[in-house]
Amino acid sequence: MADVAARVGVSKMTVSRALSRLSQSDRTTSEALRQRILQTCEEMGYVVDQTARTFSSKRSGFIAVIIPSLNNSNFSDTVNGITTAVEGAGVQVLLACSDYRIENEERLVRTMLMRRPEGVILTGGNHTAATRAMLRAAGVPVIETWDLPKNPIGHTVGFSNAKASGALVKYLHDKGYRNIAFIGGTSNRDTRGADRRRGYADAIRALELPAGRVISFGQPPISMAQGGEALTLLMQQWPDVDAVMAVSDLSAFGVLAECQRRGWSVPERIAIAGFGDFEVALNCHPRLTTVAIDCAGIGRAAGELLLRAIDAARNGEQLPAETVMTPFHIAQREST
Amino acid sequence: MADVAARVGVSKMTVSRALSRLSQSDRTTSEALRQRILQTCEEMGYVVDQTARTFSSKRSGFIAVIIPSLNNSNFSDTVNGITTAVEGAGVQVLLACSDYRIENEERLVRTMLMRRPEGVILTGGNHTAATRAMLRAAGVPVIETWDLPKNPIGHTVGFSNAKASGALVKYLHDKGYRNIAFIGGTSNRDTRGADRRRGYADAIRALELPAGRVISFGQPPISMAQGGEALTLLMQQWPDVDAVMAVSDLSAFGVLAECQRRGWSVPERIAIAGFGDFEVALNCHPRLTTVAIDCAGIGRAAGELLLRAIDAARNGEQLPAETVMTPFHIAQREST
DNA sequence: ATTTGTTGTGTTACCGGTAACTGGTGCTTA
DNA sequence: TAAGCACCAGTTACCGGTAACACAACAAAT
Repeated sequence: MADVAARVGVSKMTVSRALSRLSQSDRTTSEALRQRILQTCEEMGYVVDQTARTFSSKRSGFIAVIIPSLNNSNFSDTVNGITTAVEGAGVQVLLACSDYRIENEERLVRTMLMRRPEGVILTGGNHTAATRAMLRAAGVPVIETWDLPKNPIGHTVGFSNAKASGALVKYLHDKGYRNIAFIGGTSNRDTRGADRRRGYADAIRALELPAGRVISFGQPPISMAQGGEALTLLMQQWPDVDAVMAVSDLSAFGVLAECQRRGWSVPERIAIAGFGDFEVALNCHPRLTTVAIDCAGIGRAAGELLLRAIDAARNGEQLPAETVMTPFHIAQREST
Repeated sequence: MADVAARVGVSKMTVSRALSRLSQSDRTTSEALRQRILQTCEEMGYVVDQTARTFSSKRSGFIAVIIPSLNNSNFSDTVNGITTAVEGAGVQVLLACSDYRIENEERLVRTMLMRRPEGVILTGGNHTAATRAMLRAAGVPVIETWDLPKNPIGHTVGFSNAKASGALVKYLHDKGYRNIAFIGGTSNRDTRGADRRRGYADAIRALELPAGRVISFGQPPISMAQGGEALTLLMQQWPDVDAVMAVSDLSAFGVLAECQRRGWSVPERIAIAGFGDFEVALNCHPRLTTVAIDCAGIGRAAGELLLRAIDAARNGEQLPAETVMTPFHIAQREST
């Protein structure tokens, strides 16, 4: 930068101002001079060193985003939403993935915080005590997504997985199904899955339908194969089941494929519903009824909220904790 | 750090050494003192500032990884492989996604380089001239994956998409299919897709099979829905087709679903093969024959190679360009 | 006994930007 | 005419670590 300054015949500071003129109300250089500086930078192949800039200005220009799994279109849609929302503001997204383990999340948050992110977006409301402590100590704006945690760390952008699941039960009930089963993971590692199971159980009880028809299998991420296996277990235990809802479209698709192997027609022999509105649910045959989530909308809302929080933080203020509820709806298709 | 040093009664430098004792042959502190320093850091809630460390030491401790799409299990498997390979070495992965556009890739490389990554991993061998120039100017080790570019920037970890595609044609030919069609994207934005189409065409010519049965549709990423539409177009133009291979499992699955809608049995009425061995190919009914790629293996090989290159770079050396060929095989299933 | 080497620690000088302040210009306003 | 203000550019002092070197203490080699 000093070289550029010398070549243009101004001070380093002037070059710095010409290059960093973002949305600041700071004094800026004259436009003519600025163009001359930009051109000289181009000629000399100079690009600012973001590290030095971060070091000096205390603004890292990035936010940390932690999702449970890369290979899940719901979460990647959310990440795309976040990216869309923040890229105009010159903020970069630094993505990491916890594999559905809060201990991994803790490790990731620790390494992220060493790089001084301006904000953090987490998935869900289930975190280790250490994670919470670190985030609080760092004083960084935090948003939890995809859930409505009871004790939010900071802001929240999400929906009630339990309510969405309950809505699906009511839909199936309205359709005339009475023996409705639920397929999901065993663990409480995936708290969203657990919430969906809880919402299912509550709705079954409220509607006074036969209860207890729940098959639990392995650890998240729940796979297609597990869905198929779960159907087998389910029919052994409760042969009267006339509708299955799964914790996600992937396992619902596994159920569908198993039905096809058995030569069962869907929804006549058994109805199937999923959760998440994945691509496969819309393109298999018959198409799967599912709970459609506005994944990208969650991301955009989180991104925009975080930008406001960051802006407040830069001005030494703190945005009061906000909660953004995102919509969901039942996508009715041929499988029910 | 100065506070910690004062509390322990040593100099800042000693604390720095105690905390950064990586694999250096640098002088280290005595073990007893080191423990005392670590404990004091813990007590005081001190964590090193990675930005300052980067700024001073010229080692950012991260690598940039650019993939075309987040929402693609092949690429996320590769990312997981990279992460597995490098996390032991204290190197973080900074992930970004180009949406299959080399102009986006250029922008991403530019912002990444501002943060001084120690290495860069790209997908494919198709890049803008500016991207190549920047990477060369930065003097950072580069690995291109998922392809075998003609003019590699640095190292390469991948396989021949054309050969893999050709192997699939031969497999279908051995199975007795003669009118083999190919479904893929139009654009050359996805060079791997184009390579697969080329491999198909070459193999068809070599086997003297009826040529030209190619349906091209929209831009990548190719979707399931497009596969279904492509089948309709295909049957209009070439009703004699007895086998379809698709540029990816997702579009192959779209073809399968369309067959199910038409009540066509697979593979009797028409055989279907995909590419990539996605989860859906193994779990649909009938299961899809596909080209299985060692996605995670690509990632691990790239990560390990990059670590060696980074190590060399830190010692002022430069690793001669290497090419790692990764395996693939035809996963034979019921759809063919 | 002197030289040489090894080990652990301290000193100094940066790394490359930006915040905060200073100061000079030209224009407006009392 | 002088004060007040907006505008633009320069000066200075850091930000929080680490590289490079210096140096003291002690052990091993000559």
